[in-house]
Amino acid sequence: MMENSKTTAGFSSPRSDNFPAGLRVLVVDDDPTWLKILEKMLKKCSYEVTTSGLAREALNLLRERKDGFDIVISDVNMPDMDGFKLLEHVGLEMDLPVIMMSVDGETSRVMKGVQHGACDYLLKPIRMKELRNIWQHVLRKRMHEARDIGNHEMDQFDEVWMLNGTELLSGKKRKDFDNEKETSDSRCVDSSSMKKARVVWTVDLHQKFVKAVNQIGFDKAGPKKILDLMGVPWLTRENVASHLQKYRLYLTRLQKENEVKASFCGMKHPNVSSKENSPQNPVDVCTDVINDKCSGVSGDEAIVQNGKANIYESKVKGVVSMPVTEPRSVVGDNIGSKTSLSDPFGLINTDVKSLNCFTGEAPQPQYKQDFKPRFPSENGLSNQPLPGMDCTQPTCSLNLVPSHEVRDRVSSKENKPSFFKSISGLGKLSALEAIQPVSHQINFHALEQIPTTTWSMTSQNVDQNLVNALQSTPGNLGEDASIQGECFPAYNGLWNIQQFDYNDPQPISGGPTCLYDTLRFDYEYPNDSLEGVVLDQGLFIV
DNA sequence: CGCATAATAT
DNA sequence: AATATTATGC
Repeated sequence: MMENSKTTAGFSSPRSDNFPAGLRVLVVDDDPTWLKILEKMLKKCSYEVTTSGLAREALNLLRERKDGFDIVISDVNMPDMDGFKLLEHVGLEMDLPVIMMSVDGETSRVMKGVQHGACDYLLKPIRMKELRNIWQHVLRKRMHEARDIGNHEMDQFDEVWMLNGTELLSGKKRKDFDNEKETSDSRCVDSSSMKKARVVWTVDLHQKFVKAVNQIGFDKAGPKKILDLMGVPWLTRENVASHLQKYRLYLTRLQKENEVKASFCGMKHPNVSSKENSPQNPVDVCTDVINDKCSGVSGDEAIVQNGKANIYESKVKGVVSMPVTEPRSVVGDNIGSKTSLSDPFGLINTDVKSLNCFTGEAPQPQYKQDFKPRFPSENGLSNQPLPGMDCTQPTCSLNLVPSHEVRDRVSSKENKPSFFKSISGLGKLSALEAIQPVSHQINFHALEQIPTTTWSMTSQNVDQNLVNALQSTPGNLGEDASIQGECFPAYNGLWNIQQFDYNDPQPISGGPTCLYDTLRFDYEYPNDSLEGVVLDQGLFIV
């Protein structure tokens, strides 16, 4: 296994850039035709190919060049030595990943192969598709070895692991590889066993992407340049292109929404951006808008204009980002289960991390629910839909006004070291079915470290839970104070609530950095206009 | 490169 | 079954 890590370096070393390229494959098949074909195909994948028509010969090769191959592909039916035998030897002696192939997919046979440790079973005719991904077996295998040794180098593989989410990641399947014996399922039967390796755009990955884009400049950024800048070896230009497409779309939508929203925020020129003539960078626009987020702030100009200027001039810190895929399922259901003082902002916790990318996001259009969130009340849910929430629109946004008492209470509070409190809640609302279980998470961000609460529930008690959470929050403003902020359905039917203390507009400054670099925004509320803002904005509907 | 749309995933 | 995310072909 020591050797193996070296091997890894072997094929990826010069420029780890083109990782799978140079993968050293040994192909064993007694049929010379197939041998040729496979060789050709594999080479097309820019693998380094060695062929052998005899199992014994292959085995010798393997023994001689102990560290000379990364993976073996072998036919099952061979005159001199059964493919399974070969498989066995390899497994015993060098522990390389072996892919079996044959013309028939007879289950028992496939099973046998797999039971004997084959990492895959391909049916002839074999197509490029299937070969292109074989490198994953190599990585996978090494990953496990690395992990077993506690090897931290393994980190470098993490991202690769994210490939092909389902197939590679699902716990069950993964287990199959841990004990390569026990497997038997259909995954391997299907000739194209390793389905397409779909790239999963994790938060990290996306951040790299965004960084690259920004570095290049939004309008100058094309897939190739981005790819280069990102420096992620296994990513292809197409991957980036696709993501870029989505990204642009996203920004565009966002931009549109914000224009609309802006017009509701007392923005003066609802139509400003429609008469665009100057080329506009959606990032800028959105960032502006978002940062101002209907805070009603002076920044009218800042909001809707074409000025890239203002974005850079304003102290705006927000960066628009796009929702990316959650690595895994969401949130557990024990209150406080995700709480961590050492990680109050959920930077570490995967779940939270993935949620974070939503937090910053604006609503998504696909939304078409007739779902009506309920307004929380003392005794639970009221029957009133959340005021201001118009869910018939693709996007909706809601601003709730705190009760007068609360407002007064708050504003009279002298203990100014008033904190900035931002609460963002995310819940998955299967909108058509308000009864479905949803997960809901609330993150509390404050100057003081306030933990994160997570639970899962049905949409029926979402609001009650929210209320509870708020009430039990250190520094909460009281029962009915929970409601200042915005609530809108966000990407993926998630919804999102943001609350802040209007006492202190000045959010986290340098402090324990609240959220996630690229995903977060800082809201700025001019102190004096606050009251007005709160009042004016209350209950606006988008 | 970028769009439209096919293929997959959840 | 419907929707979201990626891959692909032009």
